[in-house]
Amino acid sequence: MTKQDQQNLTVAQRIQNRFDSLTRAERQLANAMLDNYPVSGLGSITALAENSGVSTPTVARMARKLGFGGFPELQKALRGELEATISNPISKHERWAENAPDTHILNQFAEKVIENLRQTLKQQDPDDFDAIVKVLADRSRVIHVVGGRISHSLASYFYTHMQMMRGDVLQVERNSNSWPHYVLNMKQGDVVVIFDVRRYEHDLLRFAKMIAARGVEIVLFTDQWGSPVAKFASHTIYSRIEVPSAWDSSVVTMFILESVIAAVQNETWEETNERMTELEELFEKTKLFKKFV
Amino acid sequence: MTKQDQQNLTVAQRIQNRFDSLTRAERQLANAMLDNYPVSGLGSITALAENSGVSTPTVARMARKLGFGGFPELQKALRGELEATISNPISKHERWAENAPDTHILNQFAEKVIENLRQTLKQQDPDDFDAIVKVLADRSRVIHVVGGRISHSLASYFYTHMQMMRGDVLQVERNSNSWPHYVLNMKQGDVVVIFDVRRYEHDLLRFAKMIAARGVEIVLFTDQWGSPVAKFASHTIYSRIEVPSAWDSSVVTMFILESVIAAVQNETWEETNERMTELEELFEKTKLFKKFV
DNA sequence: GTGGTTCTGAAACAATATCTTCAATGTTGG
DNA sequence: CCAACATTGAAGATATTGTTTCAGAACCAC
Repeated sequence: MTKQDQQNLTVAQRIQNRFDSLTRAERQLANAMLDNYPVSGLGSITALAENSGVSTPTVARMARKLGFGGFPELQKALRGELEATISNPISKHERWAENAPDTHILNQFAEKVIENLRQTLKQQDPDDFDAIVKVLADRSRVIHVVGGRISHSLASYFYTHMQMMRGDVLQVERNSNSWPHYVLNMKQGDVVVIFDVRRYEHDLLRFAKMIAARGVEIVLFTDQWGSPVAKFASHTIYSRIEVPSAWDSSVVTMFILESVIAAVQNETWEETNERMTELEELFEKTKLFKKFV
Repeated sequence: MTKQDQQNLTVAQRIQNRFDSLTRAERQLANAMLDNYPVSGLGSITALAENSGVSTPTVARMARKLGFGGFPELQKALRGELEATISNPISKHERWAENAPDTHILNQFAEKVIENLRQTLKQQDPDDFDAIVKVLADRSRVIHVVGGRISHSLASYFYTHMQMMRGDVLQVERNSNSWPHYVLNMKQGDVVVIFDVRRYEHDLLRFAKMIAARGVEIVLFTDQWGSPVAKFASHTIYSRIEVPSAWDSSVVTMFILESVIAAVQNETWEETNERMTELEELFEKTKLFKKFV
């Protein structure tokens, strides 16, 4: 891209183009600016810096880096953009990826996923949600997590997070041959979280039947058509999963999952907080992770 | 109209209400402001005065007359209005889970996730997206998938789907001790898909550096702050991941992931279709799955 | 580790923006 | 026409914003 071209870009575009070459503080600032664009950039440099959690020199430097003479010049550009936007009533049609045509898969996908989320939440009974959270937050119960062929990633995600919040969380192996062993360890009052979306797996059904007989509580995450496991489940969450693709989408299920995790975290904050602090220290010690943000 | 009511009006409304009581110079200023509202009022008082053909004291006086403490306060009000106008009506003031109160975590979470999706897509360059799809659809390249502590679930999800579409897809083990062995098998032109969100993992960075030297193409999925791996990546996708929780959200990353998968599927439909049919037959034979829908 | 490099924000400084004062000008009512 | 009052903007005073400098912190390559 030539210098000349650069002149005609919006501030947002310039930020995106150069995002890779921005430093840590600058990225923080860039994100804050894009977050509430363009209004966040219309106040004083001091206000912007404060809201972004960086110093004013950082703001001034980035303005230069983006090709402006200084912050006021950047602001002027923002106002110019705004003027153009506002006086142009065509900016009606909502497009998610603004630079891509409506037919681009990103936009089609976004459209459908949002609709899925909307439908799922409409159908979801919040009391049932809260009940699930309560069960999962109950430290007197052991939690077992199990998933199917596709959904094992979700199960594993859920397991990873639950484990950070509380003890007594176990992941059941994927290989169904070994399931009987796991069943042996489940006792009345335990919770088994099952993930099963279509093509529902026969083994999971048998497994559910087996453990239901032992008096465990089954929490089921399934799709809008409902896994047959629902028959044995105390609580079932149905997510919409259809998208323009040969496969189903796990985005909404992931959403519900994270909501549950966040809610459980709220319920059990003292213990969770403690565990996390401890965990941090352990990771720190093993130097597995590098502090970055 | 009481003083209290006056507080909630827009600047434009205040001007209109009091227009009669404005003096000649003030009316001139008022008209100029309404003319190009609200952009004209967002610059400096000097600029506004000049453009309106009045003096700066006139502007300052009118700001007071309209009930503001001074010109900066009026400006602040303008920015506030703008923010309310501009922010996407879809994500604002809509309750997602209709039966639950706004403050229910489901609604709060939905609000933030939608916003994250919107921001992510806005920042995403569709051409870059298409380029990634093209690379992943290229059957002459071997694909390796690797994830971090939290993101390995995503990596695994991605791997599972890619594997259904094409051969030569390999998942790199989580244990970083064994990575050198994997590196040995990577050759120029191969693609390595890396998942790394904050707390960025040091091992991954070293790994990326190592393989970049071998001439592989790195496709990176990271968060809005950007993993340091981006330095070595040919393509980077930045997702917004902040939610009201102690942990970050993977929903948007999952969304992008699925979009990529869907797009690759489009690109390679003949082969994918064939593989899937064959796969179905295999599963049928092992009776692992029960046909339901 | 270590030495060089880059990044960052506190503080000093410079440049503007905003407000206040006040004299000139206009306006009104007699 | 004139006095009393209202309006206006030039100019200076003040407050705030924006920029530069610089030393310490963080990072990186060895």
